[in-house]
Amino acid sequence: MGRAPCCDKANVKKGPWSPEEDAKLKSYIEKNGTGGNWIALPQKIGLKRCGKSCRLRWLNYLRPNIKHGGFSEEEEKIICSLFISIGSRWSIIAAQLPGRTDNDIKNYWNTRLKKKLLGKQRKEQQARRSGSSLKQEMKRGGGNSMVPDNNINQNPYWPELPVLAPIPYSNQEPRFNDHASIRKLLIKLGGRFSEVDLPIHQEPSTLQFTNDISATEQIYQAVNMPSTTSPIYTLNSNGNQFAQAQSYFDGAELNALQGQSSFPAELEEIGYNNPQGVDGLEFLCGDDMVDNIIGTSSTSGGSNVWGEMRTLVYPPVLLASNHEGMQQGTLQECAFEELRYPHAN
DNA sequence: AAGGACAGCAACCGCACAGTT
DNA sequence: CAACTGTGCGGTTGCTGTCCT
Repeated sequence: MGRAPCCDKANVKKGPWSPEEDAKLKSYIEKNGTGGNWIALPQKIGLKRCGKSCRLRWLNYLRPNIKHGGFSEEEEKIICSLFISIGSRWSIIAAQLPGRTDNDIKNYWNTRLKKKLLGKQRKEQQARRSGSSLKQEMKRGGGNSMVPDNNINQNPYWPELPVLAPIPYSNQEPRFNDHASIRKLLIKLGGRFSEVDLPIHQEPSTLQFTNDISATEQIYQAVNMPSTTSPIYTLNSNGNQFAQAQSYFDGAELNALQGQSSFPAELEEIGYNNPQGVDGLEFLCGDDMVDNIIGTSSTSGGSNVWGEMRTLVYPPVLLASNHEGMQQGTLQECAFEELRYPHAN
């Protein structure tokens, strides 16, 4: 049995809001607030709207200081890097961009950024299709991918994806015991990311990192910080976007995210389909990082840059402790490629 | 000029979760 | 502790404007 609808669907107006409705809603909320009950609000002010619709309208358009359109390059970078690190958590991404709403960012991503990135990837991919990348894929055909990801196999842009056998590994073995390698990789990653000054939402109780150590060191610390008490780690202006994204999650959420196996398909696509390069994304991670990951993914098979990047923002400690999750998940697997098969550059 | 295709965006839907009873 | 309710969120839809043929 489903839950009761939040409102009487027959008696609510749908579709675009009229200026009158906007005015009613706005003036009421400005005077009285929402009263903590969106469902009851439309009746109070005589609007034939669903409470959820009112809430959405207020949050996305009527509340003060909302910006629309005109995303700056800086904002694009933030969106992209946060998307890489946390996926489609639009509300969290929106929290990093004052005046932007999750809906706006989501729309912007879906209509522009995604296409922008994919478009570029596909062009390059087409140019390469007859080239060497496929040979390389075939050469490592018996490779070590743990990527039974249907998304990838369904991917129209990767028609000849070889069926790759899983790498055997012991479930008992602590696969993430090379802390120095992790550290190296994280530092490499952190150091490569642009250190944009993000609008920091400083919480009174947040843990402020110091300037005494490098940003990369802070990233490493942030990523390894035990998070059982749900602190919000906030970096200073030298902070890193990844670590900042990380700061939004407590341990439970991180674990949940680790279990999440469906990293955005389009990013899987970019990464997987373009084993030779993630051109156009250098702004996200720098050329060397790109090269490194490309090298890894193209030689060890099945790895993808997004999986690696994404996984890297989660505490290795947590990842390592979750062997079952690792076995199930493919992303974690990807993340370990670099460590298992260090790419000598 | 007309109409079809496409892109952008506002809004809706349904699910999950947290709080309350 | 279960049932109920409200809220928040992400995915999706559908309308509208613009571009292209």
